[in-house]
Amino acid sequence: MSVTIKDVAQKAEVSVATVSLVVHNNQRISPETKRKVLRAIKTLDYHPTRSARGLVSKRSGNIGFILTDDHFSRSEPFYTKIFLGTEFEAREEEYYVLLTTISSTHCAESILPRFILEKNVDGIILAGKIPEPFIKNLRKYNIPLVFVDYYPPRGSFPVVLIDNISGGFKATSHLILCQHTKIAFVAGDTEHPSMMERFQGYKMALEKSNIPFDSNIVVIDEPYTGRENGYSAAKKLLRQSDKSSAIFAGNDAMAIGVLQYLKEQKIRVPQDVSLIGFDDVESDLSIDPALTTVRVPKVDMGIEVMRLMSAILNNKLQTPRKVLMPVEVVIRNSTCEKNMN
Amino acid sequence: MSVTIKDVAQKAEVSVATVSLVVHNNQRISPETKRKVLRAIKTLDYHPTRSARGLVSKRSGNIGFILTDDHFSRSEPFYTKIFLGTEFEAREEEYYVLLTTISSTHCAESILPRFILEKNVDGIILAGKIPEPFIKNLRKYNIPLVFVDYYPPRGSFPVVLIDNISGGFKATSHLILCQHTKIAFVAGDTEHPSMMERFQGYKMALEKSNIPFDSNIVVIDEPYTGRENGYSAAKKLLRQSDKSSAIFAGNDAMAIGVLQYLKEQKIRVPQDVSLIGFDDVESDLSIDPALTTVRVPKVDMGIEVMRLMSAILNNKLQTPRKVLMPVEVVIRNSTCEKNMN
DNA sequence: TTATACAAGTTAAACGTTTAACTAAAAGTT
DNA sequence: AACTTTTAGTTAAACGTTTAACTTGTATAA
Repeated sequence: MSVTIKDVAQKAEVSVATVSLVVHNNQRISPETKRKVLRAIKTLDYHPTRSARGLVSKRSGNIGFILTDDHFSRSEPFYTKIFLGTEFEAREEEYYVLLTTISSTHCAESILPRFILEKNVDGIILAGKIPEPFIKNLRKYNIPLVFVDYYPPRGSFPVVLIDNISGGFKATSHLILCQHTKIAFVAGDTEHPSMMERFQGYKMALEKSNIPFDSNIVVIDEPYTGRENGYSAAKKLLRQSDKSSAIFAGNDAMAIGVLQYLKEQKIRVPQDVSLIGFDDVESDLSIDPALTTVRVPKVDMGIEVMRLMSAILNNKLQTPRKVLMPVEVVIRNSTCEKNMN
Repeated sequence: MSVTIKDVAQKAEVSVATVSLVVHNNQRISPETKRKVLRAIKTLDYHPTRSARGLVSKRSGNIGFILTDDHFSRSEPFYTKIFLGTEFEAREEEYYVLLTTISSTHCAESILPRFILEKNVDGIILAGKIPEPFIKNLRKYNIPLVFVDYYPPRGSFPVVLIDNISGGFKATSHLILCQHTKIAFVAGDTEHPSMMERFQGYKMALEKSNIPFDSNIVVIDEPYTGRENGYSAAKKLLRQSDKSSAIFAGNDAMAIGVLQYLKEQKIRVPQDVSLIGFDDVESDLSIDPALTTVRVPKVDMGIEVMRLMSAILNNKLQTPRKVLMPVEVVIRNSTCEKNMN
């Protein structure tokens, strides 16, 4: 019932091999024959079947996209946006993306995603923090791996990262430009490279402006980086006798938590305290006041990582490459309006 | 290098057919042989290859998930959440989901998604409003179709829908319980069944409480259902001499637009005007005041539609079934606190 | 002229499964 | 005892491609 390469061969009066060669437009076929075959393909509406193709060519045409379950079920659509970018670019490059999650507590004995075992992906994109044992398990399958928004401590892989240091620097510099000198930093999960890089950028900006670093107005001992943690970090911060006039939160989720606590304490933003976040997760939401933040090009990151992947699959890439995505401060209403150029 | 069914057969000293039968745990194999084969499978860490399997069984193990590009790129993660639900349930049922978009202006001549042509999906889930020509084109391929959050005007398909009428009724009833009698309704895209059903529920609630329907406080001529449209609808509404004390917006996006306009006009919510939305898109966002709305179980819808699909693929479903997802009013701060039971 | 290279295809094996049809032995039936 | 049926497997074809190796004919070189 379904039209196969044989039907095309018959109709075009050539061998199936010829049809296949035409489909892959191999040089060996004369323009004339090519035209004949192409016509047959068109009239019969022939399309090569994925499974058959995959079986012999050992390429599934699929890319795996893996993140941990806690990232997956986060309310902020951070990784979702990256995924959408990847999905979008994959379409351009004629791939499909198979999404799956792994446990954030994945251990050496855990089973791997089915698509790996079934050889149903040509490469794997790993988004966000991935457990080390999982990466170790994966390497046995020697299937190309590309990371996005996380770089594993061991091993050398192509990767797309946020320029967190620069982002932290810019965020802090913006606050400094707003005449602040008592600038608090709030974050969580000190294990996470991103947070620590933002912290580093923060310190660099202070140093550049000769503002002494003050560990009293730094709260980085929150276990995670959610709203609740922002809330409780703000609580800790305000307990200090050493008051700050501006707060740089490691991400928007925490900034929102901070904001909530400030509101409860009748502390006005930005009149009493300025607040800046990071990620621009909620760019299209009505937070009041609209949150100044550092925009991270999430969709573009997804696109970029897929490009890296396809470059690798087509051997266009020799050395593992790192792509640093540029970020910029988006000034809204939770800080003053000054900006660097 | 990769371990195949042959290796297993050799190791277990049986034919490949036997291995295959064991894998599908066919009755014909004695417990003894079965154990032997299973052991070989385990020690070799054998997993059947998707492509090979798909080629002969004509089942790819994939499900297509289609929505229109404008739904895909919406900032509200409505369909994204449905997709995540589907993805989640698919994993349970050992399927993978291939996501793709089609143009909302898809016409008879447009090309179909590649996964259909390449026979790479066993069934297709269609989310949201889908152009009629596309559905028509699809039917030729007689591949199972299931809809979610949209029911095509022609044809009869399994579908998962929001109980919009009940939702509209509940939302309006809530406002009535808050002592409102001048209740405005604001929506857009009168073509869209969901909006019209919510409108219908609105009218039913009014009628039940003997509140006369007043077309002066109904704005449904907005072309689309985004924030901008909510904003401009509110503008139109307030121009009326006939003031309303409560507004029911057809969805949250529009409600947010309405809210923005009200804020600009220094009209306080809920003191001056009560406002209720629909969808609960931004349940975890800090809208100020927090928006009372009708919660739609988006993730559950995704799960449900995938269940329907797998029931169909396994012939567990005879007649096309409609699933109506129940909704409930979530009272927050943009209305009073009264509720029905 | 003969050998050599190249161009344009074809042949046939291979990819890793599933499954209908077959077989041989054991168990039941009459 | 001579059958039929059942059980527990095996054989081999088929699925729809790709691709290495081969063939045939023509152009080029010596």
